[in-house]
Amino acid sequence: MADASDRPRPRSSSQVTLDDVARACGVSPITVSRALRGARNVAPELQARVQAAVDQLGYVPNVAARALASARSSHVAVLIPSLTNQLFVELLEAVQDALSPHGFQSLIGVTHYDPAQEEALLRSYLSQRPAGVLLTGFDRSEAALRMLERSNTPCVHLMENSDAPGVYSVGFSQRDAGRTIVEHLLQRGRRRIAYAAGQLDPRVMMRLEGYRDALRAAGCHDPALELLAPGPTSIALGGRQFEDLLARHPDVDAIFYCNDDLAQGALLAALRTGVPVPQRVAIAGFNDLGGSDQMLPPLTTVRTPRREIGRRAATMLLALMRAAPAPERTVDLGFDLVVRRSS
Amino acid sequence: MADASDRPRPRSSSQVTLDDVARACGVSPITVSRALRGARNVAPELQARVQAAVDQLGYVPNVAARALASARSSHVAVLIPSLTNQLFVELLEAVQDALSPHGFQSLIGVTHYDPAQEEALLRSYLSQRPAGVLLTGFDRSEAALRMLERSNTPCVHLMENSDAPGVYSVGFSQRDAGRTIVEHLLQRGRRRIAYAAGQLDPRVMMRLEGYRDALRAAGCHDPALELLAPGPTSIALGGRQFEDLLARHPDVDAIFYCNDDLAQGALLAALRTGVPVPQRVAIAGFNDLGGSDQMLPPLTTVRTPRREIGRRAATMLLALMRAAPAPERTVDLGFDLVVRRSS
DNA sequence: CTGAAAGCGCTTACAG
DNA sequence: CTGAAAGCGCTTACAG
Repeated sequence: MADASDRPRPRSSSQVTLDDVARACGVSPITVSRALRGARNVAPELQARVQAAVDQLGYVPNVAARALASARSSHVAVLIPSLTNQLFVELLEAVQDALSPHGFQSLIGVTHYDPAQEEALLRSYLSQRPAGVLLTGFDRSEAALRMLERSNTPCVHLMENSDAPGVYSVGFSQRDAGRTIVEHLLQRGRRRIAYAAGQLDPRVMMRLEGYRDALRAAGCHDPALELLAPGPTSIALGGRQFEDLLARHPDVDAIFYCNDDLAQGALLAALRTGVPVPQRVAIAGFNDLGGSDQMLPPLTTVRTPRREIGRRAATMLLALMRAAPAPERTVDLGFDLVVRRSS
Repeated sequence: MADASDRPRPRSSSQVTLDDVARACGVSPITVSRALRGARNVAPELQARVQAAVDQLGYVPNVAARALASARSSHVAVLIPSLTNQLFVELLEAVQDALSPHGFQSLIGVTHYDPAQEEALLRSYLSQRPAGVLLTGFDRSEAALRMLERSNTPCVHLMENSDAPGVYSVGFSQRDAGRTIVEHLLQRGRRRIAYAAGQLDPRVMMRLEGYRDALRAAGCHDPALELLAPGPTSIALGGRQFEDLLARHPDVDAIFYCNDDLAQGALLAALRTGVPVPQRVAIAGFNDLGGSDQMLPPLTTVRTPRREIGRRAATMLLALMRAAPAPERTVDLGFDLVVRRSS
């Protein structure tokens, strides 16, 4: 099987180079280079002549040469845990929409929620000397931290905030969001409130802390109602967790799921097994993903500002990449409680 | 705001280079280069010495320099229409899983189903001289085709097949799949079968052709039952299409949706409005996405082999990239009819 | 198994 | 507004 370094190619590619364009125009390569980069100090007539030659020859600049000569890259490495959670797809889209008008391309890395994989990706992406890095959260290896530090690459963190010095981040308080939705359930008169979770990343665990905060304050925290499943979340898992919870704790009167896919599965399982929602048990989710407003009953959840997070983080990184002082180190974008009929 | 070409950096980066490592080891740079690439002809003792120096200095190879010197790249450009459809996320994961063990990284481009955007992405990615390209389907601009041709970059097409000479592809027959599911509905005794679609890409239109094939053969094709919505699919759209169709054509007895998210929305709308499925109307989807088996009733659909497509296409590209003759030009992976209780 | 020379295709910094 | 020289950090091809 081929490997990235396997195949010998002719020393001199048959590709069209800057020199070919220059020769075609009868000017020096450097002038072509300037014309191509839209330098202000090139005669308009020459500009047009160069463009014509480029089109005619089908010249495509070699970015490796450009990057090497200029010590500048148009890549931004974006490391996210998953593409399976719609949340991160939307985050990513917002990032790319903000970055690409400025000529930056995203190198997307999926860590699968694993610091070791993240470290490997970072090592590999850093070797491309990206102009900047976007990371999800703060849970990473010491080695990754050191590489980042040593590389001196501008970096912004997504989804959570930190008050550590020199750390840039755009996010919201996962813990507050967890507390808020549980307080809503308490206000509705629920007392036996369960937390059902999968994909136990640090943010899911912070939501758990918020859940505990609210229940302890109300004097009805019961650790037996915390259902933490390792592995990925899914609609099917949510259904199983729903049935488990009701079987083992028949008095449960509300379930807060760490992600909407689980909660959607619970709603479908309730329908299937004839458990009335919210009468017998209230259901709440997290993130307000696609379809949650279409469920039966529509799902109460927390809407998280992932598009805005992507946009703002990209803007912040853009400032750092041009070595401008970022206006703020930490942006808290908050969240919205969305009360629908499942609670 | 910063642009990719804005910020001046010191001519000589303060980064650790090959030369630094060589000096630290007391050997020549070329030897370090060989040791790093795992060349067979380096003394084991030296190998270890180099590795130690690399670790100690925190050396990270500069891929731009490597790419320029070797005229070889470890990038593969992967152009897909969307990350919102779970289908393409799974396709992408399979591609990356197959490519990364061989040292290739994916440059992911999202075309938003737009040949103009695809052309722009291709232009930009080709300037990185990728080792290979993976494209979705065959619907692209003349200019894109020319660029690809001229670049001489190995290329494999995903999702559909073509018998054009020199074209590599891995997919299945969208038309046959459409025909198959409609034949199933016919066999169940349905006669007034609608096709409801969104995101009218070429594959959705080929499914439509399959739908027509089956209905014409059965003598019950009615163009009035083709509901083609421009714009993205969603659970909410599926629900609206369901209500529309039943209001305008009360005799409709089955609906084939071009994608499972639409069909899931239909199932939820049926539940909401009290329309019995499949008694009053059968529902079928396409792709067998997450949650379809959890619906009420579970959704009849077509399971498409996207992970296998990604894996096989990557394998084929790997062969082409090492200039090996690919075993086959065209791989048809078929599909599975999945009959559940909605039909 | 190791090295000296040349070059990949650009851009920088300096002139004019 | 345009150009000659040097160099970015690596690898290739050729020796020994």
